[in-house]
Amino acid sequence: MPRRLPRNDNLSERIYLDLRTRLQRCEIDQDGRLVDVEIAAEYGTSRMPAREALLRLANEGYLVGTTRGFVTPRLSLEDIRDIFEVRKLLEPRAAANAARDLSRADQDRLTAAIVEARAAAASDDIERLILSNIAFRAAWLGAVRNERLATTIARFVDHVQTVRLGTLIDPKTRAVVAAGLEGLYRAFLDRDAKAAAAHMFDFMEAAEQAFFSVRKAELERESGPAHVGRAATSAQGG
Amino acid sequence: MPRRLPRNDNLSERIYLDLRTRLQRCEIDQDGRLVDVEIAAEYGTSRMPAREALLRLANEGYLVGTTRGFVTPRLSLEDIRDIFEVRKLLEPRAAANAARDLSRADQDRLTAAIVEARAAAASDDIERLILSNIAFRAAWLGAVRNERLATTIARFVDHVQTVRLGTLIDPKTRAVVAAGLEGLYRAFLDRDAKAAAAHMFDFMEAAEQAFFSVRKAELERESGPAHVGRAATSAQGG
DNA sequence: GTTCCGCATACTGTATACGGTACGAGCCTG
DNA sequence: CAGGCTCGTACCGTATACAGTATGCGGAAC
Repeated sequence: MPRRLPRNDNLSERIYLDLRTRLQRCEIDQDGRLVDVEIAAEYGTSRMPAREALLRLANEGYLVGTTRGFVTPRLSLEDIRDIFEVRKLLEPRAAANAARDLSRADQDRLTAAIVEARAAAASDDIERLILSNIAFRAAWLGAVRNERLATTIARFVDHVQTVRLGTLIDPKTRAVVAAGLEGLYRAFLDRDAKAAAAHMFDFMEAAEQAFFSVRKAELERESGPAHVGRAATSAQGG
Repeated sequence: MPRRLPRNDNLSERIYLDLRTRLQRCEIDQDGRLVDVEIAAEYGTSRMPAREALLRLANEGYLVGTTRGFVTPRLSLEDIRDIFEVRKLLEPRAAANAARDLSRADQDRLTAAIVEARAAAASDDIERLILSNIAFRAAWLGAVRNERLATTIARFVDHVQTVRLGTLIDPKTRAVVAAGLEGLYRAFLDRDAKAAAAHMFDFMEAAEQAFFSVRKAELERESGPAHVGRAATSAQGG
């Protein structure tokens, strides 16, 4: 019986997937507007598929709709805090499950990703580091048998992806990420669920701090020349 | 600054909200098909708003699209296990936060809901019990300041809502629910975050058992007279 | 009686057209 | 020269039309 996937090959879906990938890789201009008619022209379709893709992305939090086109959301510090609160609840468990259920193919993908990440780190290639990071996450998330858990995580990760570029500019952060990845990788190889969860939680904490600092600096730079609201929370310890 | 909510009063949104409410309350025929042209006629619009609402509901897991209209998803036992795995991770923390941040207005809503639930339990009015249950959950979820956490939870709860009707038929389950609600209510009133989390986790465990049993019985009844074969396929990935 | 083909049907997906609304630019007025 | 009004433009939301495809049924062939 040929598995029926009726909504897998339509234009909306293809545009959605492509735009989402580009958003994940920060290939969409942060300040630019996304307008359905332009997207439609870009993909050679009518407005409707483009519109549906944009609405779906907005519904999933990848974009926000304004009266004048769609834009990438600007995360407030509270947004980051909220997202990481959820991530810290979900990802350690997911990592534990992945460590438990890791298949041979999953492990190979994980290895490929970490090899790539090491090479990227060695050559200070930030873009490559980002891509290998995405690949690593995709690999272990692919081993999570609970699909709802996996997709929920993936979405929340994507939502902070916009600031990821900024975090990896800092060499210190890169070192932390590299160490975190190695620790996770070892736990996965050992099929050590507990260690995977622990490493993941620590990784989350570190990532939250890094994201928070970067975003805070961005916000201050934005409102920099003008009045600077001196925030009471000085979380830039490390 | 007046927050821009440009997509709040359009037809798609209204149809979406109304259909979602009806789905939450199990007012949609479980076996019936939802077709855009029919929905459109029902709301007096063209196909497009209805279509957008249906696609959005499908994207969020409330419906699954087939080649012949949309239907409510049939949850497999694995689906229930997966959903509750996530819920058990999220809801205890959310309940703790709610207990910590509960405002006076939230508390009043909570009280109103539990009064209603008690009355419903006393009169064995299952439908009313369901509605008051929804109200209770809406009340404490409304006190969760982390909106992403709250909406994520709400969605997962809704996804198992379809089996909720079945669980409350059993008087024993009703007693468990009533006890759970009272325990939570007290924890909330006391602003006791730890107790709220603990009660919520226990409640989740009990609910999972109840849902699992009911769904299992349903599945066995379904495949009883007919040929055994078909494994229940569940929501599409998205 | 069973199987297979072809047609009618129903639903989805896409295109196009039209009306409404918000934002910005230019004009007019103070 | 500053501030408000008006008009143009850009974009959104909705309606309608058309095309593609899956499903189910009836009839023909074996």
